[in-house]
Order: sequence, then structure tokens, then C-alpha cells
Amino acid sequence: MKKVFLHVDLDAFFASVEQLEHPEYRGKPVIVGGIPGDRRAVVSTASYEARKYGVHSAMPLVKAVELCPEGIFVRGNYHHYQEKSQAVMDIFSEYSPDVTQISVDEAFIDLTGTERLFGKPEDVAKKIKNEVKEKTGLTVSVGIASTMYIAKICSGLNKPDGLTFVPEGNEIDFMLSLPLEKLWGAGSKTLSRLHNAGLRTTRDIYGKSLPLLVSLFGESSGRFLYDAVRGNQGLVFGGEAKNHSISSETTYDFDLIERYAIDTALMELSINVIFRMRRENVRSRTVALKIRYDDFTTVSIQSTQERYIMNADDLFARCQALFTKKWEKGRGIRLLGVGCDKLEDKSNPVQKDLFDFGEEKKAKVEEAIYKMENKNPGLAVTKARLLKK
DNA sequence: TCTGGGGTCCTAGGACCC
DNA sequence: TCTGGGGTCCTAGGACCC
Repeated sequence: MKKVFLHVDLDAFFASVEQLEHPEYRGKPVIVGGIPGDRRAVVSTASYEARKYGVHSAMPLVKAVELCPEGIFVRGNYHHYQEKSQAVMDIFSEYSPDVTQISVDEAFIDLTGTERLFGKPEDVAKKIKNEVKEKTGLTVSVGIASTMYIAKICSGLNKPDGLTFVPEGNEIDFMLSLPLEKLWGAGSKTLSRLHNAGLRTTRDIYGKSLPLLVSLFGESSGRFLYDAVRGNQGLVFGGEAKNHSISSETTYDFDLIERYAIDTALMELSINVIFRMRRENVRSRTVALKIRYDDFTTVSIQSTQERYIMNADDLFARCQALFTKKWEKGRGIRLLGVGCDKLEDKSNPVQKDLFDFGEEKKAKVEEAIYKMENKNPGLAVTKARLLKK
């Protein structure tokens, strides 16, 4: 059966949502990510009006303010974007049972075998674009191809409000006409390695054998490059994950030096992670701690214990222990992160001796707090220590 | 211009075992 | 005596994505 995939990408998603909800923002440069004065923020999304000033994602906010002083700057409301995203994903599901969401603003839709029901892929794409526009006010860009990888690349070629189709049989020509920077999955490091190896185009890579690419770039990257220029690459990102994790990290406006402030920060991050684990009904035995110093050097340490992490205090204590091991006292810390790895589904049974029953009471208290907060989201019950500035 | 936050996957080295 | 080869698991760091 002929395979057909759509890749759909919401245009300047966060900024577009802001413009929808604030008519006075429409037609103006909107920058989501922070407001002037946020020292260490970066741009999350810039509206197309803002992009004309040279503002783009991942740019330090300070720079964006400089380039576009009259811009409308907002920190953004991610819960809200999530809801909008869900509304769009629901529309996709009307056209195929097989929708793979790979981030908040994009998804693959497998249209294989749906032609009799819904018509030609191009017509389906147009219908989806219209329906999204009508129901949510947002525009999307769509790529259509026989592989997910090519669909993903071509959805990005005619933004915004684009529709790009690579007909069957044209896959190789399409890939060989593509500048190297458009290879999804090859970032700046790989590009410079390719450059150093004398490979400047997708055609250069296409001309090399698999063993040669593997010897140059290693098993995984070599194979990736070999497949990618043939349009054969599977899902580079967003596939079914083997090892789930939940983490929370914060970059502080000013460096942390003192242990008390650090501990307060670790506790806050721990509470965050625990509550999200509870919401997702998962458990873990592995804690990961991340420290980024003021010069941006980043270190991490993790440990797996025999017992499951039972509650926020437990997680906090483990974080403190890891932190003490790794900390270079006196250096300014710009970021701290706490995470739990190797998440397991909590509904699966667990061996008794991997449970610490002494810690269960605290877990119950947290459970109650969690329920209270769910009932009344305005109420933030939290550790007294976190209430002080 | 001085670099967010939330993820996933890969690699290399060490420990440990047979 | 001065040294194998393979497998697996764990950890730290890094690349990449949106």
C-alpha cells in the first residue's frame, strides 16, 4: 500500500494564540518568552511581524528588546497553549486514527489507505487547514510525502500557511536538492563535522557508502546520515520513548551562592517534580541533579537507589546528598535542575521490600495537598519555607 | 547578543561477571 | 605471571529537537 503522511505545524504558535486573544496585538510584533527586564530569558516564539526585525526563537530576550523595542513582550501562558493545541489535535483525529503528536505545535497524520474515505491527500490537507482556521483561528503549514521524514522537512519550506507536496517517486530528487541545514536531526555540531569531512551537500553524503559514513561519524550518526539523504529516516524524535523522565529546572535571574538559598531552590524543584509524577501516576528510583555554573559549565549527577522515591521530602533529601557531592562551593550557580528517570507505571505491582512504609505517611499528606490544589487551583499549599521571598 | 525549559537518544568509560 | 574477550549495567556528558 502506498504510504502517505502529513506533517502539520502550527505557525508561530504561541505568538499566534496571543494575537487571537488580544486583538490589539494583531499585525504587531509579538514576542513570547519574557518581558523587558528579564535578565536571562530567551525568545520562545516571535510573531512573523517580529521576525522582520530579526527576532527569532532561542534569541536572548535582551537582544530581542534591542532589535525590536516597540515589540509586545509577554511571558506566555503555557497551560493555555496546551489547551489550544489539544483543540487542534482533536481536529487531526477526525481525518485519521493514526495521529502522532511530536510536540505542542506539530503532529504527523498517517493518511495511508484513507483516500477512498476522505479524498486525495492534498485535498485533505486543505480541508484540515480550513477547519483549523475556522475552529481555532490559527494557521498551519503542511507537508505531504511518502515518509514521515520528508513530510516533516517539507512542512517547513513554505511557512506560514504553507502546503508542500513531494509526489511519490520524487523523494530522492527532493532530498538531493535540499541544503544541508534542512536535514532534520543534524544540528550545528554535525554540520560542522560534515563540513570538515568535505561534505557540503546532501548529494555529497548520498555519494558515500554506509561503511564510510559509519567510520567517519560512528554507528548511529553514520547510519542516520545515510538514511536521511535517501528520505528513509524513520522518526528521529517523538517516537515511542523507552525511558521516560520528568524534570524541572530553573535559571535564576541572579546566581545562587549560599547553601540556604540553594536548598530552598532544590526543595521547590523537588515539590514540582513529585507533583507532576503524581499527576502522571508514575514512580521512580532514580534522581538526577543538574548544576549550571555562572560560566555556563554544566555538571550532572544521578543515582539509583533500591527504594522508590516516596514523597517530596524524600526526593529533596536525595537531591541534597547529590548536590553536596558535586558542588564546588563558591562558584555562582545560574541553574539548578531536578529530575526523576526510568519512570515506571505506578499501577504495576511492586515488591514489598522496595517500599519504605515509614515514608508512606508523608506521601499521604502530599496526596491530600495534591487533591486540595486540584479542587481549588488558586490555593497554593506549599512548604512554609517557600513562602518567604 | 551571553545563551529557557522539557524532553530523548547516543557514547565512552568503568564495574562486574563468566 | 602482568593479562582475554564478551556481555551488561551504570553514569556523565553531549547532541538534538521544539
